[in-house]
Amino acid sequence: MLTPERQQLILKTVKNDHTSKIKRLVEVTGASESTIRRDLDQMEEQGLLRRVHGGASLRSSASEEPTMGEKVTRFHSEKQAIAQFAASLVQEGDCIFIDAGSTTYEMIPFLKEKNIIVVTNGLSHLDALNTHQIKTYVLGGLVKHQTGAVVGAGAIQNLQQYRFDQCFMGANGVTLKDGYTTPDPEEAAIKQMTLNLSKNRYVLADHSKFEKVAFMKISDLSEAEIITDYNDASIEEYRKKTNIKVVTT
Amino acid sequence: MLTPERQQLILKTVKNDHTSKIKRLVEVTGASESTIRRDLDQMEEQGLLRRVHGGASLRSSASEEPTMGEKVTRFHSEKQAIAQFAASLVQEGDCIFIDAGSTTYEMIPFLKEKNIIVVTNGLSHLDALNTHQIKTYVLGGLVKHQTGAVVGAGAIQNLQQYRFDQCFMGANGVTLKDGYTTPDPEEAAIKQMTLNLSKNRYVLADHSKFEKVAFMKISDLSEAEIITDYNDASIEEYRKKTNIKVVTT
DNA sequence: ACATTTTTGATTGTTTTTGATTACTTTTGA
DNA sequence: TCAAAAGTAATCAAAAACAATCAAAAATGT
Repeated sequence: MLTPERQQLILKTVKNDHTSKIKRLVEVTGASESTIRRDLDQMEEQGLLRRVHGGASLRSSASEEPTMGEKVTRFHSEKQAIAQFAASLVQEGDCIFIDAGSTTYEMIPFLKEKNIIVVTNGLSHLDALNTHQIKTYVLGGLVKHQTGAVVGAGAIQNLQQYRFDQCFMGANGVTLKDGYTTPDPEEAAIKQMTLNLSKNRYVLADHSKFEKVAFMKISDLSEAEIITDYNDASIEEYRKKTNIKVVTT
Repeated sequence: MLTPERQQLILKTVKNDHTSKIKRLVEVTGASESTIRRDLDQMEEQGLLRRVHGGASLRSSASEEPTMGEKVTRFHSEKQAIAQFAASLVQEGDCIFIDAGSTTYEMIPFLKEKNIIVVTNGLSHLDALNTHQIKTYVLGGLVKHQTGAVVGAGAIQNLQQYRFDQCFMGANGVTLKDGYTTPDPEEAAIKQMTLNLSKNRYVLADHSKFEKVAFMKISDLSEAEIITDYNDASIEEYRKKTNIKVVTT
């Protein structure tokens, strides 16, 4: 059984059980305890579930998860540098899409006083867009409370009313082989549709996203240009597939 | 049984019993007394319940809304009473619309743990809907930063995809002659459309809204029922036009 | 086809959780 | 007020779960 397939199954089981023991997940998947543990650790990292002693549970119930606050502080200055460059690409009068996510969030202060229209599915962006007086449209649809993103079939339908000069996307994984990936199928669908609707397409990805793969493929590398602080030698391989801007902090 | 599952069960039992003895919790969970004690200590630490000699009880009303992000609104307790009654009208499984506004905002805590779907155009409602774990759809469209409402042609179009069992609206003015009124034409349009799409229609209006007229007419009185704390003698005139529930604080 | 990397499952010793037991504190009511 | 009863806190050993490690197996690239 392939890793993503197994992890899907784990997620499904945990969602169904509300909380599952490792033993049970071993039974269901046929993998060893070690493998399940590794999967659960990965999946917790991605925020898909909550690890508890003896198994895993959904991230929803009792305790608080600072999903956003946590990510904002990780590699904050790198993200800011990436965001600043991204914002510099926005022209007066542009209509742009800003994806939900912590890196794209950082763009907002740099967009101040530009005469632009922003469309976003990131609810946590709205406050910042407000304080910086930016004309904003919010995507309609199901609110995914964990990440503060708008998703779902309605959102995709709503999205199709727009056309963008530029779009700025996040991604949890970037590899040569699998292109851009993200953990959530619903969010992946939004990102795909957005790419289709945009003239210029940028993925903002800090170094921690490279050589990582998440569940859902968004698109091939060639579908968007990359803005990153990843400065490994291997970046040259990526350059063969698409334009890359490496910013320094 | 895993820790979070057990603690969930404890919480449920305590909520049900209002106060539960340790003995009972031991029976219910099948864990030992020591374990229950440790759980209760933890859960008290988290503010989920109150430890008492011999068991545990619910934290009195304090636990309902300890969040700090709350704006101080005028006539807060009146609005809360109105909102509480309004929330009591919501049935399990309903799909409801909650209008942007301070009175409708107060409904959210009272909807906790109902299995419902909420659609809203009030961006400031989203945080509260999140903390109370309510399945939420947000309307798409132009963000009116002043009021935190979603408006515009796109929003109206988006709105038409939905049908509601109930809708709960705000209004800035309520009079016999001009019906329900509000200052903003864009918001008025949203309200009108929402009324068209809902089976049961309620306007939440505290006493300060009566005998006032705002710029845009939303609809005649008869188009919705009123929930208010306005207890003037003249209320009888209003009753001739529509159903009115007067709550007392 | 071969070398290299990645993934996997078993094994190790360590940590966490648990329930029993102990002695101690609060409540109750005669 | 005092003593019995009920409840609690502290401790400890067993059990369960864990992280770390390593070698075999699988996948990958040359």
